Amino acid sequence: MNKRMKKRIKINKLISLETSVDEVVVKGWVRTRRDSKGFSFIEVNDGSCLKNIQVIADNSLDNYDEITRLITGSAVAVSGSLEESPGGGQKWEVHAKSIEIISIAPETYPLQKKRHTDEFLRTIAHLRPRTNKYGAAFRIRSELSFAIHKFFKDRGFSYIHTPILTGSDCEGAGELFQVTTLDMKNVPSIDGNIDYSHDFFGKEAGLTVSGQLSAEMFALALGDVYTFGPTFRAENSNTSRHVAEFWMIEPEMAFCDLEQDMDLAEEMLKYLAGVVLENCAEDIGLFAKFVDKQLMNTIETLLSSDFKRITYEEAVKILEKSKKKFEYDVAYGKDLQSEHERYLTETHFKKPVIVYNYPKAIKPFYMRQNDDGKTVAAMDILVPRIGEIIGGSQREERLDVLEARIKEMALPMEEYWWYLDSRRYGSVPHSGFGLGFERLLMFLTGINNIRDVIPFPRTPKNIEF
RNA sequence: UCCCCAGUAGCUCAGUCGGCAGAGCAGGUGGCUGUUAACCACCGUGUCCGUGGUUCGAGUCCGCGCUGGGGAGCCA
Repeated sequence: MNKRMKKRIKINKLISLETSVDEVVVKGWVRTRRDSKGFSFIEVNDGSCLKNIQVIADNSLDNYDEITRLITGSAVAVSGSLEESPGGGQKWEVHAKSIEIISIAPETYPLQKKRHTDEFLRTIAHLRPRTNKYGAAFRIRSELSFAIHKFFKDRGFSYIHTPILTGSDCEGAGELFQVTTLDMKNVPSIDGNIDYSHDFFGKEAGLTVSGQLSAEMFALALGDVYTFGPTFRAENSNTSRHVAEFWMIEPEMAFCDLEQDMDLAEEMLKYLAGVVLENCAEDIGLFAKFVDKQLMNTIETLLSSDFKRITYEEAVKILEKSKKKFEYDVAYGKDLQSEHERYLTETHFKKPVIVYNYPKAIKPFYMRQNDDGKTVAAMDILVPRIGEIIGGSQREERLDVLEARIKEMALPMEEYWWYLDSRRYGSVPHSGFGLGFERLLMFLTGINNIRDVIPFPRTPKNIEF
């Protein structure tokens, strides 16, 4: 019969206690150890918070020899009393009555107590959550995920699980990863083309690039819905803002126009920023201190200012009048470049900017055409440092206009039969947007590479871990 | 995919004009100390990314490739 494992108290609870405690059990990993005359200071972290607990190991402990061999990365279970610390730097410390060494990390443990570069840590992505910075980032990621669900729940939205496997390329938001069970060494063919009738689904299949079209069907049934799940893009993008697998939040609202869409997006960003400041103060503090000195300022600005809303046409005029030399020229009808977007939000307005009513030629088929005949009810939210963080639109609810648009863009009409059905039966004005979860995390932490806010990033030529 | 930059010890980096491969940190040993990026002394560490070339001689110069980073495009 196994002995019952001792129940531990997590360090975040422990350090917030008001009074000393005779008996506590702390389990975690050694961050560093400092020897003193007759005893040793051990810094233990268990991932529940940024702070370590300082453990005092007296040389009267029967395994003290072994304790002095504990190096960074080793795992321990400490039983002892919680006492006020006479030293500066921490309120509490644990005076160990016994220390069980669960495992000793050899000196090959790659993490040191000094600072490592993000590039190096990316090569040991399986160990990097054990560092202060990444531990903080992933605690914030978790908190933010929860807050997103709460935001929508509080507002009466239903959470929809849209499919990850998709049957056709009609989503049009990017290159699809193909999914197949065909034997790649012996692909069946017909008239020189691959015969997908032998494939698992009997036709070409891929991983979703967006849950939007599915979410629209549910918005037209349940009213206000959202999705929050993984999204896949097989683009050969090599930037600090793109990964092949990322998480996206896509609300979709019935009886909602573009203005209300923008209202919700703005409210949501402010809510999430508030949650992070409130619930992750200590972890955010690390980023404000070591990663981005402007972080608090940026978040405060987001919280306190009304987002500047301008039309695409106004944006182009501002950029033309700016006299700034851009690498790419600004012209009506051309999409805004990263440098243009950043100029608007970072230099001109110095706060989040919503650009809306884009020329229809540069936007997808499903966006609602405006009465001017040349623009669509689209909106992008631009924030400092990141650029585009949200893209959304009012959807085209008029069947004839939508069909004409599909024809105009030479898309396969028959693939959209079910999508068009929603406009055939009880169609109503509706709107939605997509928020890139990782980009939100970058914005709220100051982390400047998207590969560092997702546990195991997938990018071209990189699927390790 | 395009443009630019980089690759030297476990990590971070220096390496002059082409002439014997270096430091700090981490690790080990000893000392000191209610310490806290602890401190002091000593010790070990190399496919200089790979490959081909120029040269008496290449970490250093040239070509090609690989990997990483920054920027651009695609977008979230």
